[in-house]
Parts: sequence; C-alpha cells; structure tokens
Amino acid sequence: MLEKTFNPSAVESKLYPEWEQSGVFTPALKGDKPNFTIMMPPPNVTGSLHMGHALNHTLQDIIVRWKRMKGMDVLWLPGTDHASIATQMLVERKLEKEGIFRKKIGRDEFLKHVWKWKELHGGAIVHQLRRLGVSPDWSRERFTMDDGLSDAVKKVFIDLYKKKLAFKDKRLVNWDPILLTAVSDLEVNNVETKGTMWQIRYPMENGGYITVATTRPETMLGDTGIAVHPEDERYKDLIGQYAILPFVGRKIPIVADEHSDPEKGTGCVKITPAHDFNDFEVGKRHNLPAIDIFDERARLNENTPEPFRGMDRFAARKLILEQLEADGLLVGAEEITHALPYSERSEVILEPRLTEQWYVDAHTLAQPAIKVVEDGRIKLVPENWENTYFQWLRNIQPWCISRQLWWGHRIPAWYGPDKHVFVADDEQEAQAQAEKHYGKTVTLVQDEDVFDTWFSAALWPFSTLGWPEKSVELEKCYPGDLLITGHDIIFFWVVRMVMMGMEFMGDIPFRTVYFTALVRDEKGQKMSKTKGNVIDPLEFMDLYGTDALRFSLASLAGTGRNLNFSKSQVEGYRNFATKLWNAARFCEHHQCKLDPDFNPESAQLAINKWIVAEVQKLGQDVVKQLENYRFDEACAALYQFIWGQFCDWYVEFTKPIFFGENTIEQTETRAVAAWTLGQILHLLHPFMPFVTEELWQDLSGGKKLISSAWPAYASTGEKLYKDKDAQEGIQWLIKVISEIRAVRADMNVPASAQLPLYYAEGNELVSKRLTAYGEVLCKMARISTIENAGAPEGMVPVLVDQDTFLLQIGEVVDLKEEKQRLSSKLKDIQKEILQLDGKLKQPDFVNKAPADVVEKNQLRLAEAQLQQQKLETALARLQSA
RNA sequence: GGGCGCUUAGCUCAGCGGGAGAGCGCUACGUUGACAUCGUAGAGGCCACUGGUUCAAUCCCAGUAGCGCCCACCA
Repeated sequence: MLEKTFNPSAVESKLYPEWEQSGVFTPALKGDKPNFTIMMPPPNVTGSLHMGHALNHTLQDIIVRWKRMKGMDVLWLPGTDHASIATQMLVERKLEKEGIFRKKIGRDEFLKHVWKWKELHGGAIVHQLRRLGVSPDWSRERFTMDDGLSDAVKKVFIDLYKKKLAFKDKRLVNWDPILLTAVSDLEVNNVETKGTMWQIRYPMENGGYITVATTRPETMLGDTGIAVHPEDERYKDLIGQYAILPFVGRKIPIVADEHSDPEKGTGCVKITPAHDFNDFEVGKRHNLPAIDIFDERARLNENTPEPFRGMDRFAARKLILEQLEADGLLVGAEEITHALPYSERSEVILEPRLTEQWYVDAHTLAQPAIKVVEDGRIKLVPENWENTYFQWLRNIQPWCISRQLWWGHRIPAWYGPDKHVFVADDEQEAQAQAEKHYGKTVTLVQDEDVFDTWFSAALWPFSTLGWPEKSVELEKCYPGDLLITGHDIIFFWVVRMVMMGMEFMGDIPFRTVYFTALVRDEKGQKMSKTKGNVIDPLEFMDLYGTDALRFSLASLAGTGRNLNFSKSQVEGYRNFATKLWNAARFCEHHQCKLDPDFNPESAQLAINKWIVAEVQKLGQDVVKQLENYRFDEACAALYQFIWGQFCDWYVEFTKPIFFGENTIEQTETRAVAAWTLGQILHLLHPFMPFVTEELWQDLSGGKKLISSAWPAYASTGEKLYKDKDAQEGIQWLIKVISEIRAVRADMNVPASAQLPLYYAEGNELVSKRLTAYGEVLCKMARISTIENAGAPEGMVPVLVDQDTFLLQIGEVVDLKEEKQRLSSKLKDIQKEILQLDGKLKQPDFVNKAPADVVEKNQLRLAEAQLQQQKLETALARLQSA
C-alpha cells in the first residue's frame, strides 16, 4: 500500500543505501557488453555541494542511469581533487586559530595535519553527492593524491622533461604576496578599479626633464630605462641620452620602442623590467637590467634606498608621491579606471615577479588538441564553445606548473651544489644521476615546490584507470564517452585533459564534452557569499525532495550559458512528483497490477489503444532529446505527458470503466493502466530516481527499477504502434469535452448542473463516436443525456470541427451574454478568413509556396468558413428568439 | 581592442522560415470516490528597434540600442 503522500526524505534515505549496496553502480567490465564511460569532474576535497555541482551531477546521473537501463556496462568514476591552494589555506587558517603555525612546524608536520584533516572532513562533499541520488561506482573512487595517481603525475613530468616539454625558466609570473606562490594566468581576476595616473618628471643627465606617466609610482625604484616611440618627433633627440632616476640616482637610458604609444600619457614610458610584463619584454629588447625591488610579501627590498626599504608597496607609493610633490617632480594626476589583477584565491592584488619556475610547453601540446576538435573526433556541446576552445589554444602561453606550496605533488627534481637539476623518480635515482654527472657523491636538495593542481587533474581520464600500469579499466574505458562540466573550467581542465590524453595515451580522453550553464539566482546574478544570494541545494532537497531539485535543474538545462534558478520552479516540480504519486495511488486503488505476459498492443478499447500509442511516442521523444543532450526538452515532454495526458485525460477516461460493471473492460484497462504507469516510471527514472523507484517497487512487487530494462520501443527509428481510429477518436473526444466545458464556463453555468446535449446533424462518424464515448463524455462534461435529435429553442451551440452540438443550459439563457460570446467568436473567425483568403489570392503564394503549405491554408480557410456559417446561423436564431 | 551570447506573456525560459508556446504567478468558479502540493475555465505578447532577403520573417542577413560573459590590454 502506498502512503497517502510521498515522503521524499524517508524514501531517499531508504533507497540510496539499497542501490549502493546492491552493486548496480559497479560495472562488470567483462565480456562483450557495450560499455559507457564517464569521468566525474572531481570536486575539491574542501568543497561543499553547491548548485553547480548539483546541476552537472544531475545531468551526468541522468545519462548514466539511462545508459545503464539500456543495458550498457557503465563506468562512472567518482573522486575528489586535492586542491592544493584551497586546502592548504583552509588547514593553515584552522591551525593558526589553534596557535600552530605552518612555518614553525615545518613541511612534514604540516602535511600530517592536512592529511588528518582530509581523512576527517574531506569526505563531506562525497556524502552530499549521495543525497543527490547519483550513481557512480563508489568502489572506484579516486583522490588525486592517491599513490597510483601520484605515480602517474611523476611519470608524466619526467617524460615531459625528457622530451624537453617541461623546463625550468626565469620569467615574470603573477605572484601572490599573501599566499607566497606563483599563480597561473587563469587564476587572475582582472577587476575594473578607480585609480590615478600620475605624471612624474625625471631630470635628464644633460639638463632638463623628461615626464613619464604611471599608475604605480613605487615601481620607479626599479626603473632601468625610459621608452619613447621611434617615430615620436617630440622625443627623437632624447633617444640614447640618459635620465637620472630620482631617489636612486641611477642613470637610465632613453630607448626607442614600439611599445610606447605616443597617444597615451606623455608618450614616455618608464621601464621596470622586473615588475611589469610589457616592460620585461622591452627590457629584453634593449638589454636593460631587471632589478627586483620587492620581497615575497611585496615589501620594498634591499635594492631600494632608505627610507623606502622594508615598506609595504602601497605605503611606499604614498611616501614616494609626497616626496616627489615636495621636490616639484610630480606634475600631474588624472583619475582613471583601469583593471587590476587580483588573485582569485586570496583576493589580493598580484605582483608581477621575476622568479624561476617550472613550465610546460603548452604550445606544442596544444597542436594535437586543436586538431581533434577540428576533425570532430571530440564534439563540444553546445557547438559554439569550439570558437572559445580554438582561440585560447591557438594563443596559448607556456603553462607555469610549479607552486610554492606544500600540499600537493612535490616536484621530483633534485639540485646539486651547483644547482644542476636531476629529474628522477626518487632520490635514489637522482643520486645515481648525480654521481654520474659529478663523478662523486654529492648532497642533493629536492625542489621545495609542488605541481599546480590542474597538472594532476589533467591526467584524470587515465590516471584514475591505473595508468601507467596496464589494466582492464584502461583497456575498456579509455577513451571515455562523455564529460559533463561547467564551462568555467574549459581552459583549466578540459583542454589540458585533451593535451595530456593525446600526448600520453595517443588518443582523445572523451568523445563528447557537454558544457553546463552557470547557475545564477532568479535575477540572473552570480551567486556569491558576499551578495548573500547563494542557494544551498541541500536546503532544497530537504524542503522539496531530491527529485524535485533534479527535475528543476534538468528542466533549466537548455542551450544558454546561464541558468537562472528560482524557488517556485522547484516547488512546481515537487507538486509534479506528488501528482505522479497520486496517479499511482489511483491505479493501486483500482487493482491495476502488472501482468508480464500482457501485450499492450492487444488492447481493444480506444482509450487503451490511445494511451499505449501516446506513451510510445513519448518514449521516442525522450530518447531523441537525450541523444541531443536537450535535458530541458526531455523534461518538458515527460511533464506534459504525465500531467497533461495521463493524469488529466487517461485516468479520467478509466473512471466510468472502473466504476462500471463490465469486467472484461475492467481487466483490460487495469492491465493497460498498470503497464502505462510502468512505462512512465521507466522513462522518468533517470530524472526522478527516487519517486519512480519507490512506485515501481510497489507496482512490480519489489523489482528494482534502477536495474530494469529501458523500453525497447523508446529508441529512435523503432516503429511505433498506431491505431488511427482510436487516436483520432480520442482526440475528438478531448476536443468536445473541452469545448463544452468552455461554453459552460462562459455562460456561468454552475459546475454541478447536469445538462442535456443535442446533436441532429446526422454525421455518421459523430454518431458512432457519441455512442462509443457517450458515457465518459457525459461524466467529464457534466452532460445528463445525449439526444440524437433536433434541438428545442434557445439552445447554446457548441462548435467542434464541422459539427454543431446544442447545449441546453436551463430555463434562463442570458441572451446578451450569449450574443457577445458568439459575436466575439465570429469576429476572430472573420479575421482569420480575411488573412487566409488574402494569402490564397496572391498568385505568388499559390505558385511559389510548397503545395502542402498551400493545401493546409486552403483547408484552414474552408474550416473557418464553415465555422463562420454555423456561428451566423446560431446568431440569427438568437436574434429571432 | 578581440570573441561569444542574450533581448518572446508579470517572472523564468522554450520555439527559430508558413496557424505566437510552457512552467510559475494572476483572475473567476469549484462539482465524484488519485491528488486543494488539486480541478475547470480565463486574462495577458507591435516575439528590443531599423532596414534587407523571401510569395511568406519572432525565426535568415545587415545595422542600431540595451544587457551579460570570456580573452587581451591599459605606462
């Protein structure tokens, strides 16, 4: 017996462990069953479930459940990412609160704390994912710092190093002065900020001044040149001369460089090679030294004079400006807005800093990655992401993979006393290399840094399958079939997986990438903690059930880049689950039981033939939409069918039968209703796994829906069952009932009144249908009797197709009301006739438009004219009454 | 500066060459025995603007305006 109402949380907490323990999530990877592989984008271990996770895991689970029901051997491999910066920050802060400081306790001790934290709290997100009802193979769960995955990282780096695709280089990086590490270009947020452009005079060696413009006066202490445009007439004479740098007294040359834009500022650019990306390039071109004036915390260092030495960069800026002002060297200040580079993690302004880091030659690796998308071997969905993908890869810069952090994969590089580098699997091997190199034993020091988290994430499609060892998983599941992820990590992750897959597996990591939209609030704003508009998916699951949340997200997963999430939608889909639940209760109440031997296509009654055909149509539609990743359309089809067809009409059609006496009809209808409900549950299961599983177990006597077979007819191209008479008959019936209801409402007939209906036009088909469907028509349209006879005076016409029915609405027909109703109907019809007639009278239309379009218009015109005639007749009768 | 996208009912969004759609919200009315987390009916739209292509444009093309995102740059 089904409970009176669906209780999502009780059902969820009961079913999920049942599924997980049954082993259905784990693929056999044996025999020749076709398999399907999808890798879960590993969430950060520090993460907690947000709407973005909820969206992309829901979509993954829909595909996975569907493929599994189709009989495929599905590997959905889950896991988490060690997220070096985020995790290190989190644990470090936590420890600081306890009075424990990272630098004090040292690397090994600190890492012990991180691992401990990871064991205790790292699983949070994985448990929250379970609440979403997702069905990955938890037995194969991976963590990016597992031994096997760490081996893969090492091997990849060593190989890249041997191929000279990984190398050490000294260049400018974006330096985070709070986290004390380099970050990649992608981790920089450029934020529009108000600032000031100052103009500063530098005295010339030979007298006079040159005026430069800058937004960062403090960097002048590191200036080693001034650039002017080679064709700028104003400064031509100065090229080759020297200016004297205030405070420092350094002689700096005036050089000619295209970088200088005569239109901007004063046309003279101060060059600080160590602290500006453009200046670095200019410096290289003119052999200007790069003088580093900051320490790791962006304080002025020993290369700067007193009183600035040791000051913070912003304090120094203030003091320098004051001094310049006092010295009469500050000659202008202009308010401007410019974009400043903020660190994504620490939200501090980044400092370009000259350091030695490890880089990967991304340009070389990018070429095959470009090709496989060009060739269509990897399909991006929606397709327009290709532009973004190509644009970035074609302009790719070397990828800085080292981070000055402790938590992560430590770089397997050792240095000899003379800084000679030995890249090796372990210290022993490095020693061996060193001995060969030096001819004696030396003390080696391992690189202090770890790899960028994305470096290990890039290997996820094969490192998780056991690579570099050979394994069944690797054999069967690479390349994968699908990746579903947010478009915000296309560069961070997707392109890098393709690059690494091509380089190390010689093959693509996946065939299709589906990019999800970004979840925003109902006003389209980005969710952020500071705005306070973050929606917690767990809260919605508690309130409305997981199924409702999943269905909402899938319904909203259209083709757009944003997905505006609103509460009322979830509520609506909670109601949808309730609706289904109640329909199932109705079936149960009327003893609709599944009969495995029953062939639905053998049904005799029109309503049964009709619903069988309709549900099959639905199945094909759902599959078509799923194949195109149109989750929204699949949801719409399911919702419309279940509520708008099955509940609104079919269930109502069965009532006269269930409350009647005909046991033969009852038997058939019970079987068809049960079968149809079963089909609905199958088709809906990937989207709403819990309510469907619960109902199916009830309907089927304990069978599991998650491991049931997907309906055979529901594959595109399969021939569908059809019964034309039944289809058309039921469609007609629905039209008649709707029309009568509309007239009744229009005429303010009390809902409880049972009215007689007259039909006297003698259309044989109509008479036949009235006989066949009379009972249900009466019940649903509140008709007392159907008279196959002429109508008494003063009746209200009901027009359906070419036929007029007359409805007797009681003693008093409000003539005025009725006249108005008919007149406005007539007006609509006349307008339509005018339009159609005009169109059909144009020779160009008749000659040039396709024949079927012309014919359709002619038919519509004929129908409209007939309706017009009927309406006019009815109105005339009204006038005479 | 380069690229991508959006503008359709009060709200959130589908549709994308031949009759303007859905959900939510709103209004009126509620009858039997699945369901008030419901039922029935209804109101509500120059499909941003201007041109062009076409027999036909919400849909294709060009431009304009507004909004959003990504990338690069800003001494």
